[in-house]
Amino acid sequence: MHDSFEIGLRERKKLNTRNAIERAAVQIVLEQGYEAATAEAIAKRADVSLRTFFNYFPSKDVAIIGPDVRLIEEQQALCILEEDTHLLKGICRVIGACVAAMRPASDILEDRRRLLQQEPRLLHAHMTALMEFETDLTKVVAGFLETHPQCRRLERLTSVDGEASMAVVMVDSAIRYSMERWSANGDDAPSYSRDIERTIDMMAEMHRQDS
Amino acid sequence: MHDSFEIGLRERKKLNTRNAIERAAVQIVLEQGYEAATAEAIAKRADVSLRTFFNYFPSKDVAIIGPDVRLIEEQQALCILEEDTHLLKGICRVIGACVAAMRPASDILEDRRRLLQQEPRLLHAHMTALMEFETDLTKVVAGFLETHPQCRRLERLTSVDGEASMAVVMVDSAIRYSMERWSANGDDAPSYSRDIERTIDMMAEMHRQDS
DNA sequence: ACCAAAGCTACATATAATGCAATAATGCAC
DNA sequence: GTGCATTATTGCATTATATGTAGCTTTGGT
Repeated sequence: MHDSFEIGLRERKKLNTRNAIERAAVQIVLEQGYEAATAEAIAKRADVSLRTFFNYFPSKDVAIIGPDVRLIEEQQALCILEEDTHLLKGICRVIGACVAAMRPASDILEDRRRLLQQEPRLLHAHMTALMEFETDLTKVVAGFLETHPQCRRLERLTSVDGEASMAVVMVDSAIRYSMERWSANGDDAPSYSRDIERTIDMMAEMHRQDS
Repeated sequence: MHDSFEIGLRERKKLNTRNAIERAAVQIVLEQGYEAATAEAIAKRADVSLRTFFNYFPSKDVAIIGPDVRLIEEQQALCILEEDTHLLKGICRVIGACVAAMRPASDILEDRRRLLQQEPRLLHAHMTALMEFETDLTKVVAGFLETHPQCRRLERLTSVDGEASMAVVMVDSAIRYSMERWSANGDDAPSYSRDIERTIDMMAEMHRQDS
């Protein structure tokens, strides 16, 4: 029996292939623009068949920009939510933890950030790719609210699911706004979750001031 | 010279064709599901060539679900914003006015609502189709804030553009949430803008309660 | 070394989307 | 209403995305 840390040759190769494809996709867009990045070109550069390309990614855009972010252990997410009395910011921190837990191919991460500035039309694909993640996140938040009724904010207005869904949508809009600002301003993204929390504060401020 | 109400035969035919295509698209999805709704099938049912189909719509999904909502006269939008001290709700009302100003093909509107319940994957295409509209709306809001500094909420936190963009994103998230609830609950959508305003209130409540 | 499971590839196919050139319908001046 | 300019529609060709299938290769375990 092996350590759970050790993964077999097969898994390692798969990971390599995946990274190679993502790297190829990102590089081609950066070097030659979005138009040049056909599925065939990406597959060729990554040295796989076109069919293998689509075995790894459900669509071309996902390979180019889809963030490979998965929800962390539910237990861990619940801990983060518990230690924060601010539900929305707790969700921000969970997302921050998920981003931090992404597999290490950080060079791709950095390239993707530049990509979003260079080709804003990819913003949309990026958000789309986050939708499955959002669904899972909403479930966890709903579970959290179920067992922590004192953390609910709208008991009398909607169901647990509704409240969880609303909280996630709100954080999501903060993310969208932040990302749009990043690409608009050409800012270096300092801290994903920090920035989003700031946006949340601004949104709260806007609600508060709005009579 | 003609009344501006009268439009020539050519324009009328174009409108008919457009409606026929949308109707065909929606009907096929409702009757046979999304899979069956190929571009070819839609074109055939609408009695146009495949090429004409793509002359009218930039993509299949837009024909199926794309709301044909355009920004109303800027002047009118500004009036609505002025008569409401609540910026976010003002924006909701502008959107309501835009929806109300859509061309009359109301049977398609109603079918589209059922479509979103039956095929939630179209929600995404629907939101996408709203993006251009959002861009225009943001510009109008930015112009409004420029000339009405007393209506700003975040003067010291961000630029006019940033504030306008944030306000629109916030309303947009309320729309998204409302639509998701509609399809989740199978509710009849009572009033587009009323419902969204209620969601805005709930979001404000969540911010407020969130310590 | 062998076998079973999983991955990769080539090939065929369906659909989406666009460019182009020929044709048809419309609007308009007369 | 005749003729001409404009615009819409169409058929055809072409490129790209995406998926199913069947055969071959690699890997993991014994």
